[in-house]
Amino acid sequence: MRSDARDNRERILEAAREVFAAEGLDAPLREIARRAGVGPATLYRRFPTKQALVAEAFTEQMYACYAIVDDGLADPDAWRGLSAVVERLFELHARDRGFAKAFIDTAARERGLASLAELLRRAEQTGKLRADVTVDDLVLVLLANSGLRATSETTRRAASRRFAELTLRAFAA
Amino acid sequence: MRSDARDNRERILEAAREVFAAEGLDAPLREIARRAGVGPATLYRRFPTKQALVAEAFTEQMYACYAIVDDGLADPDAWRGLSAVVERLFELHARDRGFAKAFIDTAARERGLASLAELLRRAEQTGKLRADVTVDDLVLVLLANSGLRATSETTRRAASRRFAELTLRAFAA
DNA sequence: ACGCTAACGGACGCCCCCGTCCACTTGGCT
DNA sequence: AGCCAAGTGGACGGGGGCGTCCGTTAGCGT
Repeated sequence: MRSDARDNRERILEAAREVFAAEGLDAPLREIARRAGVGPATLYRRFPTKQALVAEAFTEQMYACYAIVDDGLADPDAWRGLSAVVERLFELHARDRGFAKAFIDTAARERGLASLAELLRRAEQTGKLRADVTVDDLVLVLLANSGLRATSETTRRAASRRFAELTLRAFAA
Repeated sequence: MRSDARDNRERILEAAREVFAAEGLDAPLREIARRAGVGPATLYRRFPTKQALVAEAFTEQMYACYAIVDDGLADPDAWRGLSAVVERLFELHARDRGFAKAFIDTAARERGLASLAELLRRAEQTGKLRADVTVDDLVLVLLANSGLRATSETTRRAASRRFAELTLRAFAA
């Protein structure tokens, strides 16, 4: 790949992250191209489908999510670890509308949720997590959280924080 | 108003309810017109703005909601009443995507939530509802519930039912 | 320095939705 | 039965997003 092509590719991904975060995944691809300073054709050549662009744009955020879950697993107090995971995932999703949807979609598709299941299992063993809470419940509340639309990002983040609180109450034994 | 005009108006509202329920409020107005067997102009003449159509189409459902809340208030056990309200509102919103959004929008705008506040107050007095649960929390979970998109309506309703369960746990003292 | 080819992006045609206009139809009153 | 205004809907122009084509530009290897 030529150097200018590589530059453009990087600029497109950066623009995509910005636009997807602000407007969600439904944002027009041309706005991303415009913001990246490239023509539509360049974007379409580099990323034939919207899903390809989304996947590339959010790999970093995905790793951030994995890191959050790993942090939770590393906590000797599994319930506290789970609480932190919920709070941080909610926060991340509230900040980035597009990523929230992308995460839910991939989370539902692939079962890279093994780590989450493990965390739940450990938290249950501490007796602080209800025994009937499943990974599906976690996906459910994440989905619900991503549905919290609001006028301003500030409002949305506040709502998300409160929702995380309520969620943990519902999960607690 | 002429009789045929009245007929058309009714058919438009019926079609709107169907389409809004199935596809949400973002459905194209022309599909409603087509399903009602009228031209676009007729729809636009009768309902100049989409909001006017939405408001008319959902008055019945709105009254159903009021009835649900009134039923809850009528229950001598305020906590049981509140539980029923949550479950039934969630169910109603899961069944009708469009109405869920319309309800949230109007619920946030007008404060016809006085009855809900009263129900919460009574439930708190029974000691079964946490003292810090507010009407805003109810709106929050309703909003979250309306964000539960899913492929099939069946799946969505199941998710909604489970979500109502989790919500009541979070609310319980 | 030069040419070759990868890469670019403006422009095109397509589709869908919107809101409105106007020539035609039809209900209802006399 | 006949008139006429209320009512209708097909058709139009505008706007926006999509995906692609192709003439032009510019990186890079020689």
